[in-house]
Amino acid sequence: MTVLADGGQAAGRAAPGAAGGQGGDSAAPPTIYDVARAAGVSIASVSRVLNGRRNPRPETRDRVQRAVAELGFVPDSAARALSVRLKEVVGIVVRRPLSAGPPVPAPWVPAGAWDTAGLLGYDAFADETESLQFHDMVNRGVERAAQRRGFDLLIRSVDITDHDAGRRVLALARKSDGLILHDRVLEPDQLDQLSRQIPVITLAGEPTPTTANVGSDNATGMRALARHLLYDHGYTTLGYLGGYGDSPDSQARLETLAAEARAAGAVLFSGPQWQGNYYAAGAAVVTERLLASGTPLPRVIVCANDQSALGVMYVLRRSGVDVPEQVAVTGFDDIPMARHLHPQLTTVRQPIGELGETAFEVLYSMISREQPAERDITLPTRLICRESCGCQSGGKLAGVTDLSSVRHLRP
Amino acid sequence: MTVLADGGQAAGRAAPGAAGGQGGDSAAPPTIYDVARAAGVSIASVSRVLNGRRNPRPETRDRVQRAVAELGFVPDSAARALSVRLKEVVGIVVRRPLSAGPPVPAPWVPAGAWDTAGLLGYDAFADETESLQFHDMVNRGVERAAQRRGFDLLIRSVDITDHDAGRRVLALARKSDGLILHDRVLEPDQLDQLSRQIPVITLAGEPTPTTANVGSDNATGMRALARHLLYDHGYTTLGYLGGYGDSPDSQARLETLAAEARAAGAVLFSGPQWQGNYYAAGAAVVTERLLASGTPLPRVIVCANDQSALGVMYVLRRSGVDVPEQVAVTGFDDIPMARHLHPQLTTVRQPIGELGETAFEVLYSMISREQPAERDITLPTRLICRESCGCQSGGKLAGVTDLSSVRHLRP
DNA sequence: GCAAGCCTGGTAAGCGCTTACCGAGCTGGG
DNA sequence: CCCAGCTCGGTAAGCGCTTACCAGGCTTGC
Repeated sequence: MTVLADGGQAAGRAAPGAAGGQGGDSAAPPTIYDVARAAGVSIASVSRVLNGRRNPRPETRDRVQRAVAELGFVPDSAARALSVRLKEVVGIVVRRPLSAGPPVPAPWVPAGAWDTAGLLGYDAFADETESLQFHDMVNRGVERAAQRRGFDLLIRSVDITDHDAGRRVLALARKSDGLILHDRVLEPDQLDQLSRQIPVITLAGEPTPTTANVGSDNATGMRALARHLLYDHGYTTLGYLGGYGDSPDSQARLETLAAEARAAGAVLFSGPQWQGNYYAAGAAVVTERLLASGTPLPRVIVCANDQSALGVMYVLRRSGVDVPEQVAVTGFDDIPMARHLHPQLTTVRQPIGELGETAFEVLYSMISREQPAERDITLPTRLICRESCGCQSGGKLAGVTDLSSVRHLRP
Repeated sequence: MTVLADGGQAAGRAAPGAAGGQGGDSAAPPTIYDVARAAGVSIASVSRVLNGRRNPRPETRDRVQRAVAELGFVPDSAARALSVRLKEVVGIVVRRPLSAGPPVPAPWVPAGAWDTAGLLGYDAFADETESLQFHDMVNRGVERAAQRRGFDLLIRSVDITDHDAGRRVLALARKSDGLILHDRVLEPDQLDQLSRQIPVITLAGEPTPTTANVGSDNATGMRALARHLLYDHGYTTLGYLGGYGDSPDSQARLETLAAEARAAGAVLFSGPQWQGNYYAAGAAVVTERLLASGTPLPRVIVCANDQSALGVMYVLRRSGVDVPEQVAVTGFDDIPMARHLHPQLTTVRQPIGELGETAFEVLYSMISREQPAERDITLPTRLICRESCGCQSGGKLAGVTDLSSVRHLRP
């Protein structure tokens, strides 16, 4: 191996090109022409060997393979993509706050606004939007599955406030064979338009005639959690600290919780005052405001996800409120950090990585137009009882506990 | 807006192609020919308007822009890349354990081996390699910077044990305009070969004649930490729990620590017994073995990074060892989680996101052959004293504390 | 009022690859 | 022994875009 096509027989075709920049002798990567010349065959033969078409004669094959190894040739993806109409790339769009404003003490946001801008920059959680994310774990799952098919992940973030994400997403789409959209990055009409041009998987919400959705069973998980809190613990006042207001997952979780609370005759607080943004910092700010407002806290705060729970617990602890003795807190997702909190977080586990793997597999089947893919996949969730709900360390109360839900398919 | 080229004048050129698959009427995305036809101009004019070349007449421009908006046209990246020789994609390679084996109780690894296989799958940290990573934060920095230039990130992981990563990395290279390599993914000769064909930035180690390196000031940060432990706290026995054996960062940190320990006349343990893998799970296993072996623990365990510190603290706590009273523990990186541990982690802060942004900027300058880029950039680090070293909560001892290092450039 | 330019827009080549098509050389059956 | 039929490799078209080059219509200066 080694050796680039700069030495001997590399004449003929285009010279090294516009090379010669600073810092070493950068040579243009070898092309299929270089290989063909080195092997003494035509480019068609090289291509055939590389793609295993119509097996060429063993001798030809050998010559080509030797030349390929010699030159370290790998086909240029752009050229190949243009020709076969397949880029072997899937785009992933994550929605996150990009503009981390200056640390905000406790800005007052007009009630009722969806505005989550004030929820950034809580000092103790600076940089948090940068790390330990649910998104990252899902993406890792996608990557694992993609790897098996030779695909790579093209990742792009759009700001949560970016309501014209359409343009940015479309640009990504043109660099990919298919798209996976986290949460809710597009308005329905944009989604519809996009999905007519390229396969699209959403990770929250409902499938549309042209998209598929992969999600987890919010209802079953939340129901188990709610019943545990309502009946096993007997809590009668609860608050739901939400994610983005327009997040389908957050909405679904709230709905189930509300139904259960109603059925049990318990009081549930939610709404603008309880509007978080899926981040610890956002939840921390919300909790501070709640505390400052003087309203009595509910007995348990059910958070839309684990990170929010982290923020809530942080502020409560700092304010001298004992968790779970005075106020219990629960999460959703079961990210790795959940079990390292004090008290350990009671939460609902989603198969995070599997969510990503499944999303890729469905997308792949759409891209390759294989079997008609299932368009609505729901992965099971289950309650993970730890300490923050008020249970004994590590133990589980009898009754509702390990409610695994079923894999639910809808054609 | 809206409307695809399926309605009226979309005849002429290639029909929707092989479309018509299951699930909705997928139409091929519009091409520049569709736009040209709709606007009644040639494709050259469309291209010129799109790329702002030789301003066309305002009226022509308008017609084209209207057609573009109408059709929702965005050029196909593969075709564009092939033509302009720029993909607007940077590849990022992360090295991580991909094959998470079954939970291992305490496998015995032959002393002296670099083998880190046994360091996965510590139950309490299952999935940890999937989340909260330093890598992710760096990547986010890269993404931020890339976004400004219209670039996207193509991400691929290679297994730490993959010693023939060359092939996989090269494939990624062909999909990108430049590469950013985390840690040490390639052998020097592979790196050399690769970097001759495409711009490469490493995030650990030394620059080579054909690559640039962006790193942070391990020496200054570790020196401050070491002196704090040695002189402010007066510890005389220390252990260094390393990252991957071949990791330049881990080695550099060890070197500085060793030099300081020697100068202070303290004892430093390190070596195979202390070989971790940058993950909490790995560090946990190492710590358990250490405990099991009966060797007395040093007064302080200095970890190669924060995640390792997390693993060490977890095991110590479970074994009834008080941190920091009996054994102090420190990290490196200052990931967001560090301040949420109990006790809060004393560590050395690296400007993680900035590392990524800088890496991209340097890479970009190489890609666009601008100004000769600096080839060796070292970002400052500083000691963050919290509790796990033995300091009072939140306080800082007098003396060595906030040693900011300088931005150090080497031509 | 006419020619020298300038500006504009079209035509076509080419980026590096895949593959349909074709022709040459072999094999083997009649 | 001859030709049908097959195998193998080369030639060339084309993927969707950018851009060099060119031609035609205007402007403009004398």
